[in-house]
Amino acid sequence: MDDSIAFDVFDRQCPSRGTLEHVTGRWGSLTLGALYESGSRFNELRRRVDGVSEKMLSQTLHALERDGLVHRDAQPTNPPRVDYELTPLGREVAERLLGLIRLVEGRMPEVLAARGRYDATRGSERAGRGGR
Amino acid sequence: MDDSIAFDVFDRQCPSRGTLEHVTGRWGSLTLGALYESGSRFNELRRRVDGVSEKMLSQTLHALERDGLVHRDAQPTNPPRVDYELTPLGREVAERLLGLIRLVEGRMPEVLAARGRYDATRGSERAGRGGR
DNA sequence: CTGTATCCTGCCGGATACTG
DNA sequence: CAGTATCCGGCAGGATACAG
Repeated sequence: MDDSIAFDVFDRQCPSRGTLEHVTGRWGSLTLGALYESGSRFNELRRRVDGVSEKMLSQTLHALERDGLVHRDAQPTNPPRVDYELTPLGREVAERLLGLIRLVEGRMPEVLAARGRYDATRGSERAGRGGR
Repeated sequence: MDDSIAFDVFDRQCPSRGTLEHVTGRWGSLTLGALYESGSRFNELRRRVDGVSEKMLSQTLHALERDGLVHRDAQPTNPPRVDYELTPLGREVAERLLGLIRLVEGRMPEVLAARGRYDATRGSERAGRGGR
C-alpha cells in the first residue's frame, strides 16, 4: 500500500512546516546547536546562546520539547535544578544543523566578499536588511 | 599564523549570525530548497514555495543574492525573463538544508507522537505556538 | 512577466516584575 | 536557580496598487 506523499514542507498546510520553523528558527537552531555540545541548565544555555531573553529561551525549549527534540529533566530539589538534553531525534537534527552552521561560519569570508560586491554595485541601496 | 576564532554564530555580534538567519529563516530555507531542485523564475518559485508573498520572496531573494548564495540572471527581453539559480556556495548550503528538511519530513510521525504525549500531559496548555 | 512602493496589522520578542 | 505573567513597541510580512 501507499502511505506516501507523506509530509511536504513546501505545502503550507503541512505540519512539518511548523516543525522546520521551530528547528531553523532564530533561537531554535542556536539552542539545538548549544545543546548538542553539552546538556545544559537553563541559565547556562542562556549564556551560551548570546542575546536570547528568558522568555524566548523558555518558549523555544518548550516548543522543542513538545516536538520531541529536547528532553527536560527537572529535579525537585531546592534550589531547583533542571537539565535539558537532546533526545536521539534531537541529536540527529542538531547534527545537520551544526553541519550547516559550521559551513556558514567557514564560508563567511566569501559571503562578506559577495556583500561587498553587491553593495558596491547597488550604490549602497539596501536589499533585505543588512545583517543585523 | 592564526586567523582563528574567526566567526562564531553564538556571538550575537558576529555577522555569521545574520547570514544563518537568512539561510534558515522562514522563507530563506524554503527558497534555497526550491532552487536546489531546479533553477526557477520568479513566479515559478512563488508557486513552489507555497504561501510566500511577492514582497517576501523578493526580499528573500535579494538577501540571498547579496550573501552570494543565489545568482540572478536577468534577460532584458520583453516580456522580461529572470532566472534564479544557486551559486556553488548556495548549492552547498542548500544540500545541508535539504538534508535537514528530509530528515524532519521523514520523522514527522515521531514528532506528532511526541506532541500528542506532551499535550496529553499538559492538559492542552499551549507551549510555544502550536504548529502554524 | 518581474518586480517596487505604500499602507497597515499582528505578533515577535525585549524589559520588567513577580513566584516557587 | 528556574521559570511565568504582563505590558507594549517595532517590524515582519500580507494586501493592494502601480511600474517597466
